[in-house]
Amino acid sequence: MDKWQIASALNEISRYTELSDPNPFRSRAFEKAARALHKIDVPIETLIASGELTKTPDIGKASASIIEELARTGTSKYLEELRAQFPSGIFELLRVPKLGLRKIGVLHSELGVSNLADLEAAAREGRVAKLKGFGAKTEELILKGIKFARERESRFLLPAGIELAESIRERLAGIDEITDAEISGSIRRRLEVCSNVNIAIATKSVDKVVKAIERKTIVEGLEEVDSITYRGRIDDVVVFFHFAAPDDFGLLLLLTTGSKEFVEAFVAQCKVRHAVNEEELFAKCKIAFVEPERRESADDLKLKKPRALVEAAQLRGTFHVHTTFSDGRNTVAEMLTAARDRGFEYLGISDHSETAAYAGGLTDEKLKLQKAEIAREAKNVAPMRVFRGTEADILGDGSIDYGAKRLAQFDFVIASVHSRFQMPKDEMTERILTALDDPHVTFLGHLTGRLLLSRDGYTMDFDRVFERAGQREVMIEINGNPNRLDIDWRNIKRALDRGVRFSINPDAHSIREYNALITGTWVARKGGLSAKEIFNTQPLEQVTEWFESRRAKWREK
DNA sequence: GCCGTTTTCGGCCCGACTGTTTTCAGTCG
Repeated sequence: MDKWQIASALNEISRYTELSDPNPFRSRAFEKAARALHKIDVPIETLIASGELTKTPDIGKASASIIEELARTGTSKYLEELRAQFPSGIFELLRVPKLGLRKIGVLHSELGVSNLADLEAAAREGRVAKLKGFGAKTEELILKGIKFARERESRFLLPAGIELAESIRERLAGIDEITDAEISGSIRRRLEVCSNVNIAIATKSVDKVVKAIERKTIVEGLEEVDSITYRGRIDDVVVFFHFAAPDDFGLLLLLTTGSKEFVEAFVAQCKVRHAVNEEELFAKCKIAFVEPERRESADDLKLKKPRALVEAAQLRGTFHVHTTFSDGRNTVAEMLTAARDRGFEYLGISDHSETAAYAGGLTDEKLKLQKAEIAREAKNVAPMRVFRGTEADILGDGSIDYGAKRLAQFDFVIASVHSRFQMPKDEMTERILTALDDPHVTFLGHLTGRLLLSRDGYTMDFDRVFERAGQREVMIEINGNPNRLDIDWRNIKRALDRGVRFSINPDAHSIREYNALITGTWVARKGGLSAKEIFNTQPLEQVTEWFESRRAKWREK
């Protein structure tokens, strides 16, 4: 096992411990040990061999022996015992809002609850309200939460959908009778949350292909919907296969890609049916090609010359990157090297600010260390330029964490809300407007704080916020984290019309999460943005100039 | 479970919110 796998095993132990141990610090200790592993930069075997594992901060005797066992045998007796003690689906209960591990532990030990169905039965029979620490309101909240979790059960985030659809397409590749197969539906439109998988297949023999899909058991329970559509399942996800003759594949792809509104407008406008691909179909219809991402409404159909949408390859750098100094999993050096290897001209590091203590927000002392480390490591990745910023909390009153004097040390500031999410709309609007008025602020981070499929964002008057961001020349981040995708693409045009510029940021907490730049770019494309409206498509020179002109502005004040 | 120039016990990062155990515990970020 490598250090990442060991760390994830320790995290699992931490979760089980939180379920079963009344002492909250024991579970946190395992979590800290896992995080400590992330930070070590010598090979784990070396550390074990030298017996210096326990010299690593936050790794004591107990964790060290578990780590050694995992590294040696790939398993841990203690973890296996814990796994045997609880039903496999216990952590699924976390999908119910307001249910944490502690409460789940009580529900399991007192009522034998091990899944959503058990919990629902117990709540309906009033058994939950009788438990110590629970009451009638909590029981009601749980029933509501179960409904919330169920509604989202068969829905999934875009990256998971793409992965599943690609794997199906790969397995179809071996079927001779298929001349072409493409992912269509909402996944092709890059919608942030999907509820099914659609594959368009060109073939002269539907029967033979269907038999082959059955034989290869690509999906479960394959059944006919109509003569050109079949449906099956992979786990909870419904998979549709759509068939057409190769000569009609263009139309099939268009029809099954959707959206409904776009398709209806298209077929009303164009009667052509035969086309081997979409390009040919659009050409025959004399309609300018509309990128799949832009097919949510009929508007783009009318454009004579659609805008060139931004592409991920046009990004020359990015901002909003965390390191192990706050809650990131990779060190400054690792984050910088990975960015350089992506061919970036510049990178902006932004760890959390002091108030975000839960995320390891940086105190003055840690800021000093971070500054020195960034300066040291930046030399190794030259000529890539490293900017040092912060993701500073927007406090309850709209002021920015650290305050003017300390904010002055940064090249840029991403201002984000991380607390008091349920503020009334008017108050939240004023809070964010106040934040935008602070001249140190360069970017507004994750606009609504939403977590797709698990938490709605906080509310605000978007138009007033966009108006102010435009006036103050504060850029709105397109947070590309697939769980966030925030700002919502549906609001991009409103912001753009008020003079807002955008930056596609990954909110990366690890090297891997630089991939969020791809999902972020899809959001920008769905919002209809081209490269010129995206700050980080600009060359280093212009980016540097912009930061300096901003600094000059607040120095005047 | 981890830690320690208060070193083998007692504290651990914290603030807001909510419901409930009416003085605090669980959850969230």
